[in-house]
Amino acid sequence: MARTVAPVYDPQLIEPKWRAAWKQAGLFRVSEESTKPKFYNLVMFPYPSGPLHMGHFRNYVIGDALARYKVMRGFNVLNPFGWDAFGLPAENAAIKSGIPPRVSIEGNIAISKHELDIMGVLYAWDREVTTCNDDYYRWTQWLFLKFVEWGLAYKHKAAVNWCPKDNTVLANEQIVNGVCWRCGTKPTKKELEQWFFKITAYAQRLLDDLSKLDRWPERVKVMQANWIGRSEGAELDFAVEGDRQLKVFTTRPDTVFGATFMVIAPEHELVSRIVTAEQRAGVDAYIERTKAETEIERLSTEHEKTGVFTGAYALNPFSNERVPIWVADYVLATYGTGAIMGVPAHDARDFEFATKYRLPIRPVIGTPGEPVARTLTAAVESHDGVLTNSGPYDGLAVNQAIDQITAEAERRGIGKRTITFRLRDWLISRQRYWGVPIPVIYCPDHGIVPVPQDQLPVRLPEQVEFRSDGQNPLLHTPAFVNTTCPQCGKPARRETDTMDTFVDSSWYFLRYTSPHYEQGPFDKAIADFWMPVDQYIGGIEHAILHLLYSRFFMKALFDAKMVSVDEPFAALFSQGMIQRNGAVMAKSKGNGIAPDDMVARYGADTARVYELFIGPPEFDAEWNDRGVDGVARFLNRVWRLTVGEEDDATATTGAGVTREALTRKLHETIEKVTHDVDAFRFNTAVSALMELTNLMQDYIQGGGARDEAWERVCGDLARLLAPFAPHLAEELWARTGGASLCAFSPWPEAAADQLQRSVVTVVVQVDGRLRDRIELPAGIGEAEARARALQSANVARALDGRPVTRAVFVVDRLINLVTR
RNA sequence: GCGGCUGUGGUGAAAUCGGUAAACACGCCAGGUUCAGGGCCUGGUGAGCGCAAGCUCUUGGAGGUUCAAGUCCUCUCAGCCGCACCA
Repeated sequence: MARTVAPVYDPQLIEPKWRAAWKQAGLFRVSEESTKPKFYNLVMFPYPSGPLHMGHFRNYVIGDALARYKVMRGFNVLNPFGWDAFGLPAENAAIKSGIPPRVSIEGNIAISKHELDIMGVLYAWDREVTTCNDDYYRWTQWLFLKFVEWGLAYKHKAAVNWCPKDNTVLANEQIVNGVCWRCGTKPTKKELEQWFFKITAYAQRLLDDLSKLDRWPERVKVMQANWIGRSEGAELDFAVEGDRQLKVFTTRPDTVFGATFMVIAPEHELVSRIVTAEQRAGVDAYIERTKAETEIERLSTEHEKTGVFTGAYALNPFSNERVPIWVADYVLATYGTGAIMGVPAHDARDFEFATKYRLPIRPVIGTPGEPVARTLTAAVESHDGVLTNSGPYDGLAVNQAIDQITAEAERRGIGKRTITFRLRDWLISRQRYWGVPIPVIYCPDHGIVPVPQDQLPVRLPEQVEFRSDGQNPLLHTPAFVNTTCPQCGKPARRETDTMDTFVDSSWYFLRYTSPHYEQGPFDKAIADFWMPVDQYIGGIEHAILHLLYSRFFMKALFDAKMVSVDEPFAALFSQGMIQRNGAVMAKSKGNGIAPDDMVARYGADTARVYELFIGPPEFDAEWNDRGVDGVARFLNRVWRLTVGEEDDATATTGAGVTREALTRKLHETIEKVTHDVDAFRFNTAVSALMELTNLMQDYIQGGGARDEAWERVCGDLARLLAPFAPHLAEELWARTGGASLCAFSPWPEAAADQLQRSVVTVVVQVDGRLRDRIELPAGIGEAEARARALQSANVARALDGRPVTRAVFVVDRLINLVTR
């Protein structure tokens, strides 16, 4: 037999040639003209901060395997890639090293592309999107101006989170565990005028539509729901001396008769107006102290409640009781109305506060027939029970009382039913250089003036001086700052803040559909063709930030009729992280494994298959160098059995695998692998292929012939391997005479008639305990199975002469003889 | 505290509909190899008892439902992750 390939498996020899073949054939070149069903496959695009390691590659290998599989299943697969290239790391590197951000970004992109390439991970590179290029960010600016037009972007002075290290403000979502998500510094509060996106306008829809996302992980949906944080309740007005009103929000209006004090946030505008002369000094000191505390103490785990009396009193509109008003920082200015009624008997926080400051604790919910406890040891927050000490409402159940008291408040005009969300508007201004310039101009006469669309993009100057004080270089670039008002032509000043990079990534998946379109951010018809993304794959760390922002963008664009679906991602898969030596693989931890090293030592296919075999893809997994060896052995075995030199040492071991058994195993494997890939269970798909290969080896060693049946098995094995070990699959496919490229071949199908067995192993139980296994013709009836089971010596011994009272029979599986 | 997830051999893990627990792989043990090797091949490998046939136990723990439970129900323990003074 003429050999055109190396006798031993040498990935270095075969892999480059197949990569070239796929590129030439245009594996993921797609068009909107195809009659095949579309499949938009998307992996989260990376920030090009440096070389990739095998931890990153889990995401790309899963995405690549799925894309290749879908091509073979006959889909028109859009499989694009790009770079989330604006952001702080490149800017910080520039400050340190003087290398301009664009230079370092482009260098990192080149490295990453090389790494993806040698791993056999392919994309529709003709649709590559880079967020820091002006043909992309001009449309980010265009969308910003649309948001202004739609009333979804506004400038507002507010106390915002400021990261002193990164010298910029942060969105609420970017405070993780109380610190800056990027650098770990505790943020401070600053009063600044900033740009916001009005994501709160979509709070209810963002929450409601989570129920439409039936192919998203439950945990991500729960995290988003918690973040949106919807609470139903009531606003109640308490009268304050001097004709003022104190509005509170409560989810428990039924406990209004138990309100023994009021608490307002230190930042509440009413504080300075109601505080009495004798209390003013103490209140001012407290407010000063809490401001300092936000930086230092508020984040400590043991955060004891503190507060101070204002000297003022409020009137409970239901009980007409006069209750003291306190200031305390456990009430947040940014949630609800920034004030609460203190009901210590039925709220744990109020209980703690009341206990500390010796305020009265009065239970107003009790159990019928039981006396109300005189002293409570903890707040009773349950909704079980009926009202007591509550005047005309005594005896009502909690939920009834909530309805009736709220209705009464509405009737009297002193309150209303209301819904409050935890979600805050998205602060998008950043006082940093390497980002999309916010396209507005400040004119002394006309105020905030949007840059006209035909003047976009507002280009980010790339010849700037980086400053050691961390200040935005744009502030010191007169050519950028100084401009003229688009309305009156007089000298004006440009906005020097740039946008949060999460704005860039909130619409990139739309740009991929028509990346070179010049009349808008994307061509609606083409976006309608591809959207929504059919499968999105990425890390769990984006559960809230990126995924919530993108959903918001999509809904805003939907309302503007720019897109036809209002959810961007139909299915989401969050893969687990790869750990090594007990820590998540990361450049900073020094435990990363470079793809170049893996490819040089084992070849790309081994690296890919190991990433898939390492464990269930949704869980974290520990990298095991020995495990890689095991996968390498597997691929070597495939090679030796199918492509390599025929093993002349066909030592017959009497394994005795028949041609029928081999064929049946093939069809079982086709069924299993297909099912597993559809269910994202790549680890068991790989193990099924190992089983098939092990059986093929037994077949050959048992003297099995390399006939047409064998060839059929080899050809199908090549196609089953193609999504995982694509290079080896192509070699095997070529060797078995396959037409075209394996990557374009149709996925094999299991034939039902080939799956049938003529003889099956049936388990025999006596009283539910396994006693024997017997070989029976498939499809045999209960009576005959029972007769055969009774012939077993083991069964007879287990029965020990007792009569069988009944039998449970599962065809082709088991028969259970019951004596009780 | 609230919410979500996970507990199965020495290790990573399988078990798709309540029907053979531990597939596949790592590791380990033994043997073989025209074996330099961390290569390749064969066999063994949950625990206990037993010469063996076989028996008993075993999916974090305790109960329960069932002919039959890793899988269903109740309670409980441990770990991981997210949110965390959100009224």
